Amino acid sequence: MEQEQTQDIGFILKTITDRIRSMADRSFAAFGLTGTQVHYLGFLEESGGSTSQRLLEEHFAVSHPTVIGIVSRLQEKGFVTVEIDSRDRRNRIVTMTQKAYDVGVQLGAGRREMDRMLVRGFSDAEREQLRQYLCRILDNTEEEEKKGEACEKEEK
Amino acid sequence: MEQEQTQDIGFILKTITDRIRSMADRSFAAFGLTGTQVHYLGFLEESGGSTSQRLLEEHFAVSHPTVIGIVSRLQEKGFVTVEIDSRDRRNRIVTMTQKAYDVGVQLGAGRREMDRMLVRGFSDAEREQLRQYLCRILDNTEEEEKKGEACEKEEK
DNA sequence: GTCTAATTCGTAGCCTGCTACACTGTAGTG
DNA sequence: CACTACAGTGTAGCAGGCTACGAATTAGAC
Repeated sequence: MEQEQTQDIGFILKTITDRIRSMADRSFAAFGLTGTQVHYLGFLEESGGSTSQRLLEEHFAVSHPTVIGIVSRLQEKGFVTVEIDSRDRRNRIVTMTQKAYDVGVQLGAGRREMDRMLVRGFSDAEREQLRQYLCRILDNTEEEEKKGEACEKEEK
Repeated sequence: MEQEQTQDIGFILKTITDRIRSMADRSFAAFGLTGTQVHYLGFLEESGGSTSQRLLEEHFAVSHPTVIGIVSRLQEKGFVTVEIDSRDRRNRIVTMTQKAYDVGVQLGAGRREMDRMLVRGFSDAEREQLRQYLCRILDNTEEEEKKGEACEKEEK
């Protein structure tokens, strides 16, 4: 008998992540924002109110078309402005608007509450151990990624 | 100073899940399949070769339009057939084709290898504890989901 | 200075999630 | 039998992930 795929770590991770996203989306819908958009605003706030699309891409470990999509939706809704960096005209600088600062505190509280909910019932030690396990998995995937890149180079 | 959002459990989970998906997609691209599609074929195989869209929806905990999209792409590529259940004409029965069986073994091996890679370096006890932590998180999100539904009912 | 390479951003098009709405078929109630 | 309720599917349209390709700007090499 094969092991049940329901038991796979990857499957559980995906199920959890999906559920987090849908809960976050519902929770922030009152602000006209998705969970991802709130996350991006949070990073902007931590970065002193503005950053470049390039840094968003790096921080969230996503492709640049993904960043462009999210930023332009935030822009349409008036939470950020985008302008060309005069010192390096390749950069697009994304800046929080007053509207974003006005809701920032509530959004931050919502995000922290969500994260506390996830590990409800965990002791501090357990939460820390879980974090370490997850970081080890992250490292494993990074190693694998590097291997893949190495293979690509060999092909060339 | 606020806690770094990079440390949030939710953020790490999402980063891992994204990376798993992209690695799986690359790994199965040679078969003309995505990681998700391979997962669906795996469930079909475990179900004896055929099941209903309804059960796919339940097993993968996704919405029915999502299932429809994935199944129709599998159908276009010739890995499954879809037909109406004559006993209950509401049901659409999804069935693996010979083409799917032919690659099934390799796909299964690929999926298991991927899951082993994730927990590389984990002892059996650690892997089991991680699974339990993840299940507890899953339970926490389920509870929260129920709360949300309860609120909706109150509003009615 | 010019030509090439690297960086950053944009667009097109795909896959996988979702909600909302509509349709069909079955079941249950009168 | 008719009428309502429910279950399963389908369609439309959006969000967020990706690759591939292209355009613009800067940096570096000659």
